[in-house]
Amino acid sequence: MAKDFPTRKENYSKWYNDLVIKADLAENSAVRGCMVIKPYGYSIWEKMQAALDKMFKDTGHSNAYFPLFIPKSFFSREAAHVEGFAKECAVVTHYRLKNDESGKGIVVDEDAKLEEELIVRPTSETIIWDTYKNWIQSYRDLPLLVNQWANVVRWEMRTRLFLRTAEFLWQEGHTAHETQEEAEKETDLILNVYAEFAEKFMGVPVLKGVKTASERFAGAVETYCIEALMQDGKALQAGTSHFLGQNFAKAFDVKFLSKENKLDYVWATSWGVSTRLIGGLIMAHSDDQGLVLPPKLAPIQVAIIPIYKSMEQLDAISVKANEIKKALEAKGISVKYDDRDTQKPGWKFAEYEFKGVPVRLAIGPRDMENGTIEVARRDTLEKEVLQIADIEHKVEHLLEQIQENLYRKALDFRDENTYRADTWEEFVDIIENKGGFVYAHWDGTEETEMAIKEKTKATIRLIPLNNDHKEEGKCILTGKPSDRRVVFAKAY
RNA sequence: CGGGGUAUAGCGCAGUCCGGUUAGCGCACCUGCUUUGGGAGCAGGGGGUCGUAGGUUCGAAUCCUACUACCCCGACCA
Repeated sequence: MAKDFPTRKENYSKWYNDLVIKADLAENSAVRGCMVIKPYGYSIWEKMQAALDKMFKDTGHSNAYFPLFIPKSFFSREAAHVEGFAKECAVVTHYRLKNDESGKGIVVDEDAKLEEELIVRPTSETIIWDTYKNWIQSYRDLPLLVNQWANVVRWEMRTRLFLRTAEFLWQEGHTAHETQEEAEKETDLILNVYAEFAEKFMGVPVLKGVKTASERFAGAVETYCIEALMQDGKALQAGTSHFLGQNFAKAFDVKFLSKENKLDYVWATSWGVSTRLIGGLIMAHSDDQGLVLPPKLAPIQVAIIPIYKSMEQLDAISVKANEIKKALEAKGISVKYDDRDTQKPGWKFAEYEFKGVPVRLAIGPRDMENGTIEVARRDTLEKEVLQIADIEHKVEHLLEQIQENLYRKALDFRDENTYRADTWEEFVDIIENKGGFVYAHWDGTEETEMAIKEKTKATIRLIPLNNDHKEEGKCILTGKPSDRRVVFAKAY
């Protein structure tokens, strides 16, 4: 079927990369570490944006936009924050070009050196908190619940389409609150929004938890996250929600006067998900035939392909196909009727398979005679010939089934690849030979965490939030006492 | 920034060791005919300053020098 296409087992990494390119989602650009997101890939992002944006607005948030450039001095105000991001910042030092005197083209005009360098935002906490200082005076200005859709730049050493690129698109929420309790509630609310989005829209089950100190966001008091499991047994951090305490309020001097006429620093949160989710979506569901998209995020939910010999046949089929298209669209289903005469049916079948279109309908002369239509579902690759009557209801139902089935399959996969390890030997065996999530005891120290990482490449993905894993035990490496299991995995 | 590798058509590569016709192959692209229920077949065609700069030579994709870019393995990371 698919030619020259490595399977997941042969080379997961190559499979992923080829898939992104063959499905026409994105490609590497001329700029090092940056990618071009192609129209089809971008429309998946738009679908994600629409769903998330609605969830943010339904929970009281508003959108705004802040500058791409951040004065260098803003960065040094919060100590942990600088340290966390300093090594990967793109810096603007000049504002003008000129013709080279020796005629070798355009060069930077050294006379146009900026007084203060500008950092291309790797995240916007600093510029936003500098702005919030002016927005917040009284408890009446709180809570301030703002989200921004933007691009950010982090100059990573090694990049990978969607999963890690020098520039990426994301949303970042930045909120300010009167009390610690309220800010913590916000952090929790957003974590649940992310988890719900991952499970209901992406069809990807996630674990919720809190990061260890070493994996915490630079400048945060606590970082909460959702983690998903990919088909190669590696974990992917899919979203983070940070409780920032009063760190940024203090660094940027953001105070408010309370009802009691008391001056106090505000409490903050920040949270984000990025185009990395597209990478996660691909790796969670796709197979050796190409992309598999959950109906709720598929730019095209149904593709209709005519099969014909003569133009007269095509005309007759088109009448029927357009009727079906209209009926489906009336139900809010996005349909592509592909009547291009430049490609043949087999070619189109393969193309929509690559692109992960959930349902494909094929209609030819045989169907026209029998009043039937061929329905193929992408997730199972099953085909059946159905009576054309009432096809819109059948397809609508099928889309729901596919959405459900993808989540079910991903959940089963995660369950099959989740282990408990009680000894070091067991732990190493699972990490090295099986992959997946491993629940194990940890003595709570950073030294042990680092030692385990060094020996096995596995990191603590999260400390579970619920109490299911609270139990007395002994650290798998040091044997010291531990009161709960944490989740280990190799990660992207 | 350390260690290894690569650079030839839009993409993937051969040719380089041992210099010598007009630089070649597969995919993709264009034209024509036959095809069309799972990526069609045949025939013809278009497309290259061989990464950049310099050197050796009668002659350089091929040898030498420098530079640049990219890829893989580490460190870093949503």
